[in-house]
Amino acid sequence: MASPRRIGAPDAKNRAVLLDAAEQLMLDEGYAAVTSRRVAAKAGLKPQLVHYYFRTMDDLFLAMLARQSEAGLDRQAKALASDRPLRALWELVTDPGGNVMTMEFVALANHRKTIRAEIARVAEQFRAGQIDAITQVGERYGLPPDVLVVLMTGISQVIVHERALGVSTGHEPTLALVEEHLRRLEGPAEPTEPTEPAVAAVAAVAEPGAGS
Amino acid sequence: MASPRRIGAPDAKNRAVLLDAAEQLMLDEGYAAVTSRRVAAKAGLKPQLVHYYFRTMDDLFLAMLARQSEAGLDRQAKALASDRPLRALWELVTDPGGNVMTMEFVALANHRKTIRAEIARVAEQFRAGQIDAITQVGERYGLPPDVLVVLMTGISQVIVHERALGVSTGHEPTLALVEEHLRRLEGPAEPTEPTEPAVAAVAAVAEPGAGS
DNA sequence: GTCTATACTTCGATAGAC
DNA sequence: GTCTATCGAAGTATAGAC
Repeated sequence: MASPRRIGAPDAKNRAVLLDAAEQLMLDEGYAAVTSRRVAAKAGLKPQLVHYYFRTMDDLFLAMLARQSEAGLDRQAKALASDRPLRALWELVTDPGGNVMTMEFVALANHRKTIRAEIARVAEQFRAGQIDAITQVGERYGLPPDVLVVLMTGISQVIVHERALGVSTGHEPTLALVEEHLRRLEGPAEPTEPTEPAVAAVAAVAEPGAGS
Repeated sequence: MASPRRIGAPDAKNRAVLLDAAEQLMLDEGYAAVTSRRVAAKAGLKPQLVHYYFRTMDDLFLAMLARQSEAGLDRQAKALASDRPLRALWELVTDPGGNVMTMEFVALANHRKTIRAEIARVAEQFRAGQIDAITQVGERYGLPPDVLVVLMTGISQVIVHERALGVSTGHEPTLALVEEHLRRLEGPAEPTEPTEPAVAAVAAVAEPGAGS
């Protein structure tokens, strides 16, 4: 597995530049656009540098995943610390920006065995954090927290996903149903501290998706 | 748009052979494996023949989609004609085989603009058929049929999808919840005519996926 | 109507120069 | 420690032979 070839320092400036470029490409054009040549072009560097800092393309993808998931888990932890964790979770999972990246990684996992295990591990981390935060409130709903989380994930995903595709039948009443339940559980949308993305996220589902 | 180049007859034998090969590749290794060279190799033909029968790769994908969706809509119509359409739908959407193909096409749509519109059109057709069949039973559930269909689609998709990835937290109790609701609505799993895949499909969600 | 010879592009990756 | 010259394989597609 180990290669004799040398590899760039983890904190080198160009390494980060390449990661940024790769991330942007993945967001804009999907994982298939993340090739050594295109990443380098976007970064204003030579293609061979990609292989210097990341020996293989899989290594690059893993590095992207690591950076993204770390940031994502942070954001999630902060959001779920709210006194309305259920609504916070809903806003999180209906955010089109964050989901584009996730979708790409999941699609990528279909074709890269190396990535699959790591994606699964990260996904379980996200889920564990969510269940943890919802645990208290879940009782009030009459559903176990893990079920609640799976339901919200499934419902939001199908809507966000189909929306991106151009399918919309049944979305509106379903969103209304979720909103009704959220309201019953945690009251209307206004949080204690004006965490402004509140309405934006839900509304965004009904709008053409934007980047993160 | 129109090319002066000639194209193979729609009913030529090798055209079907290529379609079969492409389908198998997509199922086994994902859409990224569907390249002119690999399809031809699997079919035992020369790569150039792919471009003879399908001018571009997009054309090949569209032909696959047409064949698949026609068969899928047929299967769905037959299944939903059951006297327990809700359970029939659930079995349909939790079938891992059928979903692998769907997932691949959806992922493909992310990267091929040409395909996207067609996928969306097909997806709406499936949904319309489902809503139509559920309409009668939906009333008894207290939820509009379109909401019911979106919910079932979302829940099943997240489970099938995560299962393929290796994520499983919360799946079992969620499946149990759905089963409980189905039972309440339409009674236990046994259908009038022994449509045997009944249990198999739900069980399959908890097992490593098999082909269609 | 069916298939082949061939061109051109882009890909991932390595060895070796600075 | 950083970057470049270069390779071999694979991808899509076309023009033209049978």
